[in-house]
Amino acid sequence: MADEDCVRGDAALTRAFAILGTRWTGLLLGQLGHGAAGYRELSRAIGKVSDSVLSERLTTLAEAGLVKRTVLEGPPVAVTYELTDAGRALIPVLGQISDWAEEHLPA
Amino acid sequence: MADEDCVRGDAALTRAFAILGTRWTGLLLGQLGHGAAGYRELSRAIGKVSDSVLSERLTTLAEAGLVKRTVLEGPPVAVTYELTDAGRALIPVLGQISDWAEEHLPA
DNA sequence: ATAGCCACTTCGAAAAAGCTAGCAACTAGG
DNA sequence: CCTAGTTGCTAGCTTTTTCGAAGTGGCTAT
Repeated sequence: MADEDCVRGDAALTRAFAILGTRWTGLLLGQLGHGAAGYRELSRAIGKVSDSVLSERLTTLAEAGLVKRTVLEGPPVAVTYELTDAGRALIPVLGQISDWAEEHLPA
Repeated sequence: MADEDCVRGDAALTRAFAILGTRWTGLLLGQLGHGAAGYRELSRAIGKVSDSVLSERLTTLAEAGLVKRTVLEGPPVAVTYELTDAGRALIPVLGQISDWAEEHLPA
Protein backbone atom coordinates (compact mmCIF):
# COMPACT_ATOMS: atom_id res chain seq x y z
CA MET A 1 0.00 0.00 0.00
CA ALA A 2 1.39 3.36 -1.02
CA ASP A 3 1.70 6.01 1.66
CA GLU A 4 -0.98 8.05 -0.02
CA ASP A 5 -3.39 5.14 0.22
CA CYS A 6 -2.49 4.60 3.86
CA VAL A 7 -3.04 8.22 4.65
CA ARG A 8 -6.35 8.34 2.82
CA GLY A 9 -7.53 5.11 4.45
CA ASP A 10 -6.71 6.42 7.90
CA ALA A 11 -8.45 9.74 7.27
CA ALA A 12 -11.61 7.89 6.20
CA LEU A 13 -11.39 5.59 9.23
CA THR A 14 -11.00 8.68 11.41
CA ARG A 15 -14.16 10.15 9.93
CA ALA A 16 -16.00 6.88 10.39
CA PHE A 17 -15.01 6.51 14.03
CA ALA A 18 -15.76 10.15 14.75
CA ILE A 19 -19.29 8.77 14.49
CA LEU A 20 -19.00 5.06 15.30
CA GLY A 21 -16.65 5.68 18.21
CA THR A 22 -19.26 7.55 20.20
CA ARG A 23 -21.19 5.60 22.76
CA TRP A 24 -24.43 3.96 21.52
CA THR A 25 -24.11 4.90 17.85
CA GLY A 26 -23.19 1.45 16.57
CA LEU A 27 -26.04 -0.15 18.51
CA LEU A 28 -28.43 2.53 17.32
CA LEU A 29 -27.54 1.88 13.68
CA GLY A 30 -27.85 -1.86 14.29
CA GLN A 31 -31.31 -1.40 15.75
CA LEU A 32 -32.43 0.81 12.86
CA GLY A 33 -31.22 -1.96 10.56
CA HIS A 34 -34.29 -3.90 11.74
CA GLY A 35 -36.53 -1.15 10.42
CA ALA A 36 -37.77 2.39 11.00
CA ALA A 37 -38.56 3.23 14.60
CA GLY A 38 -39.71 6.05 16.88
CA TYR A 39 -37.61 7.67 19.53
CA ARG A 40 -39.07 5.77 22.48
CA GLU A 41 -38.97 2.52 20.55
CA LEU A 42 -35.25 3.05 20.02
CA SER A 43 -34.78 4.03 23.65
CA ARG A 44 -36.49 0.85 24.82
CA ALA A 45 -34.58 -1.33 22.34
CA ILE A 46 -31.16 -0.03 23.36
CA GLY A 47 -32.29 0.08 26.95
CA LYS A 48 -29.46 1.85 28.68
CA VAL A 49 -29.05 5.10 26.75
CA SER A 50 -30.03 8.37 28.39
CA ASP A 51 -32.66 10.53 26.71
CA SER A 52 -30.37 13.44 26.11
CA VAL A 53 -27.67 11.33 24.47
CA LEU A 54 -30.19 9.40 22.35
CA SER A 55 -31.59 12.69 21.11
CA GLU A 56 -28.15 14.03 20.34
CA ARG A 57 -27.03 10.85 18.58
CA LEU A 58 -30.10 10.81 16.35
CA THR A 59 -29.50 14.46 15.48
CA THR A 60 -25.87 13.76 14.63
CA LEU A 61 -26.81 10.75 12.49
CA ALA A 62 -29.46 12.78 10.68
CA GLU A 63 -27.00 15.61 10.06
CA ALA A 64 -24.40 13.14 8.76
CA GLY A 65 -27.00 11.77 6.35
CA LEU A 66 -27.11 8.25 7.78
CA VAL A 67 -30.61 8.57 9.24
CA LYS A 68 -33.78 10.25 7.96
CA ARG A 69 -36.01 11.92 10.56
CA THR A 70 -39.65 12.12 9.50
CA VAL A 71 -42.31 14.03 11.41
CA LEU A 72 -45.82 12.55 11.13
CA GLU A 73 -48.17 15.42 11.81
CA GLY A 74 -50.80 13.23 13.50
CA PRO A 75 -52.60 13.80 15.77
CA PRO A 76 -50.91 12.53 17.75
CA VAL A 77 -47.68 14.06 16.43
CA ALA A 78 -44.96 11.44 16.02
CA VAL A 79 -41.41 11.19 14.75
CA THR A 80 -39.85 8.21 13.02
CA TYR A 81 -36.25 7.54 12.23
CA GLU A 82 -35.04 5.30 9.40
CA LEU A 83 -31.74 4.54 7.76
CA THR A 84 -30.84 6.32 4.56
CA ASP A 85 -29.01 4.47 1.79
CA ALA A 86 -25.74 5.59 3.37
CA GLY A 87 -26.82 4.24 6.75
CA ARG A 88 -28.11 1.02 5.23
CA ALA A 89 -24.76 0.47 3.53
CA LEU A 90 -23.24 0.01 6.98
CA ILE A 91 -25.55 -2.77 8.06
CA PRO A 92 -23.66 -5.66 6.43
CA VAL A 93 -20.50 -4.32 8.11
CA LEU A 94 -22.25 -4.27 11.47
CA GLY A 95 -23.33 -7.84 10.80
CA GLN A 96 -19.71 -8.79 10.32
CA ILE A 97 -18.73 -7.03 13.52
CA SER A 98 -21.43 -8.99 15.27
CA ASP A 99 -20.17 -12.28 13.77
CA TRP A 100 -16.65 -11.34 14.79
CA ALA A 101 -17.75 -10.68 18.36
CA GLU A 102 -19.64 -13.97 18.49
CA GLU A 103 -16.42 -15.74 17.66
CA HIS A 104 -13.82 -13.64 19.45
CA LEU A 105 -15.47 -11.90 22.40
CA PRO A 106 -16.79 -14.35 24.96
CA ALA A 107 -20.25 -13.57 26.38
CA MET B 1 -34.65 -13.73 11.39
CA ALA B 2 -35.98 -15.46 14.50
CA ASP B 3 -36.20 -13.42 17.68
CA GLU B 4 -33.53 -15.56 19.23
CA ASP B 5 -31.14 -14.70 16.41
CA CYS B 6 -31.99 -11.01 16.74
CA VAL B 7 -31.34 -11.07 20.46
CA ARG B 8 -28.07 -12.94 20.07
CA GLY B 9 -26.90 -10.64 17.29
CA ASP B 10 -27.64 -7.56 19.35
CA ALA B 11 -25.84 -8.96 22.40
CA ALA B 12 -22.75 -9.62 20.29
CA LEU B 13 -22.93 -6.16 18.73
CA THR B 14 -23.22 -4.72 22.24
CA ARG B 15 -20.07 -6.56 23.28
CA ALA B 16 -18.27 -5.40 20.14
CA PHE B 17 -19.17 -1.77 20.64
CA ALA B 18 -18.33 -1.89 24.32
CA ILE B 19 -14.83 -1.92 22.83
CA LEU B 20 -15.18 -0.27 19.40
CA GLY B 21 -17.46 2.46 20.75
CA THR B 22 -14.76 3.91 22.97
CA ARG B 23 -12.79 6.80 21.62
CA TRP B 24 -9.61 5.96 19.66
CA THR B 25 -10.02 2.17 19.75
CA GLY B 26 -11.04 1.73 16.11
CA LEU B 27 -8.17 3.92 14.94
CA LEU B 28 -5.75 2.11 17.21
CA LEU B 29 -6.74 -1.27 15.78
CA GLY B 30 -6.50 0.15 12.26
CA GLN B 31 -3.01 1.41 12.96
CA LEU B 32 -1.91 -1.91 14.42
CA GLY B 33 -3.23 -3.52 11.23
CA HIS B 34 -0.18 -1.98 9.53
CA GLY B 35 2.07 -3.96 11.86
CA ALA B 36 3.40 -4.21 15.40
CA ALA B 37 4.31 -0.91 17.01
CA GLY B 38 5.59 0.64 20.24
CA TYR B 39 3.63 2.91 22.49
CA ARG B 40 5.13 6.18 21.28
CA GLU B 41 4.89 5.06 17.67
CA LEU B 42 1.15 4.50 18.16
CA SER B 43 0.83 7.81 19.97
CA ARG B 44 2.47 9.65 17.06
CA ALA B 45 0.44 7.77 14.44
CA ILE B 46 -2.93 8.51 16.04
CA GLY B 47 -1.75 11.97 16.95
CA LYS B 48 -4.48 13.32 19.15
CA VAL B 49 -4.82 10.70 21.87
CA SER B 50 -3.62 11.52 25.36
CA ASP B 51 -0.98 9.34 27.02
CA SER B 52 -3.24 8.17 29.79
CA VAL B 53 -6.06 7.16 27.45
CA LEU B 54 -3.69 5.44 25.01
CA SER B 55 -2.26 3.45 27.89
CA GLU B 56 -5.69 2.47 29.08
CA ARG B 57 -6.94 1.51 25.61
CA LEU B 58 -3.93 -0.73 25.01
CA THR B 59 -4.49 -2.39 28.37
CA THR B 60 -8.16 -2.97 27.58
CA LEU B 61 -7.35 -4.40 24.15
CA ALA B 62 -4.71 -6.68 25.65
CA GLU B 63 -7.13 -7.88 28.33
CA ALA B 64 -9.80 -8.52 25.70
CA GLY B 65 -7.31 -10.62 23.76
CA LEU B 66 -7.21 -8.44 20.65
CA VAL B 67 -3.66 -7.16 21.21
CA LYS B 68 -0.50 -8.86 22.47
CA ARG B 69 1.85 -6.79 24.62
CA THR B 70 5.44 -7.93 24.48
CA VAL B 71 8.20 -6.59 26.70
CA LEU B 72 11.64 -6.60 25.08
CA GLU B 73 14.13 -6.67 27.91
CA GLY B 74 16.75 -4.62 26.05
CA PRO B 75 18.66 -2.58 27.05
CA PRO B 76 16.95 -0.31 26.39
CA VAL B 77 13.74 -1.87 27.72
CA ALA B 78 10.94 -1.57 25.14
CA VAL B 79 7.34 -2.65 24.72
CA THR B 80 5.66 -3.64 21.47
CA TYR B 81 2.02 -4.16 20.73
CA GLU B 82 0.70 -6.37 17.95
CA LEU B 83 -2.66 -7.73 16.91
CA THR B 84 -3.62 -11.23 17.97
CA ASP B 85 -5.55 -13.46 15.59
CA ALA B 86 -8.76 -12.11 17.10
CA GLY B 87 -7.60 -8.54 16.53
CA ARG B 88 -6.41 -9.30 13.03
CA ALA B 89 -9.80 -10.78 12.18
CA LEU B 90 -11.25 -7.28 12.54
CA ILE B 91 -8.96 -5.63 10.02
CA PRO B 92 -10.95 -6.54 6.89
CA VAL B 93 -14.05 -5.14 8.63
CA LEU B 94 -12.21 -1.92 9.42
CA GLY B 95 -11.21 -1.77 5.77
CA GLN B 96 -14.86 -1.96 4.80
CA ILE B 97 -15.73 0.77 7.28
CA SER B 98 -13.02 2.87 5.70
CA ASP B 99 -14.39 2.19 2.20
CA TRP B 100 -17.87 3.03 3.40
CA ALA B 101 -16.67 6.34 4.87
CA GLU B 102 -14.84 7.18 1.65
CA GLU B 103 -18.12 6.84 -0.19
CA HIS B 104 -20.63 8.15 2.30
CA LEU B 105 -18.86 10.58 4.65
CA PRO B 106 -17.55 13.61 2.81
CA ALA B 107 -14.04 14.78 3.80
C1' DA C 1 -59.89 16.37 36.48
C1' DT C 2 -55.74 12.75 36.49
C1' DA C 3 -52.55 9.69 34.38
C1' DG C 4 -50.27 7.98 30.75
C1' DC C 5 -47.72 8.18 26.22
C1' DC C 6 -44.43 10.66 22.97
C1' DA C 7 -40.29 13.56 21.62
C1' DC C 8 -37.65 16.05 23.11
C1' DT C 9 -34.96 19.92 26.50
C1' DT C 10 -32.64 21.45 30.64
C1' DC C 11 -29.49 21.30 34.31
C1' DG C 12 -26.54 19.55 37.67
C1' DA C 13 -23.91 15.16 38.73
C1' DA C 14 -20.98 11.44 37.39
C1' DA C 15 -17.92 9.27 34.23
C1' DA C 16 -14.67 9.53 30.55
C1' DA C 17 -11.13 11.85 28.27
C1' DG C 18 -7.52 15.19 28.22
C1' DC C 19 -3.23 17.59 29.92
C1' DT C 20 1.07 17.48 31.72
C1' DA C 21 4.54 16.78 35.09
C1' DG C 22 6.87 13.14 36.81
C1' DC C 23 9.22 8.51 37.33
C1' DA C 24 12.64 4.79 35.97
C1' DA C 25 15.44 3.06 32.38
C1' DC C 26 18.03 4.05 28.96
C1' DT C 27 21.25 6.78 25.09
C1' DA C 28 24.11 10.54 23.32
C1' DG C 29 26.95 14.38 23.58
C1' DG C 30 29.74 17.89 26.09
C1' DC D 1 30.22 13.96 35.74
C1' DC D 2 26.39 16.76 33.57
C1' DT D 3 22.25 17.88 30.43
C1' DA D 4 18.92 16.60 27.13
C1' DG D 5 16.62 13.43 24.76
C1' DT D 6 13.98 8.90 24.13
C1' DT D 7 10.62 5.24 25.97
C1' DG D 8 6.36 3.56 28.59
C1' DC D 9 3.85 4.52 31.50
C1' DT D 10 1.33 6.89 36.15
C1' DA D 11 -0.86 10.45 38.97
C1' DG D 12 -3.56 14.24 39.80
C1' DC D 13 -6.07 17.91 38.23
C1' DT D 14 -9.10 19.95 34.37
C1' DT D 15 -12.30 19.64 30.61
C1' DT D 16 -15.64 17.17 27.93
C1' DT D 17 -19.08 13.71 27.44
C1' DT D 18 -22.63 11.05 29.24
C1' DC D 19 -26.02 10.37 32.56
C1' DG D 20 -30.38 10.90 35.28
C1' DA D 21 -34.38 12.92 36.07
C1' DA D 22 -37.49 16.67 36.05
C1' DG D 23 -39.74 19.31 32.96
C1' DT D 24 -42.41 21.01 28.51
C1' DG D 25 -46.16 20.76 25.03
C1' DG D 26 -49.05 17.74 22.40
C1' DC D 27 -51.83 14.14 22.56
C1' DT D 28 -55.21 9.93 24.41
C1' DA D 29 -57.95 7.46 27.82
C1' DT D 30 -60.48 7.13 32.04
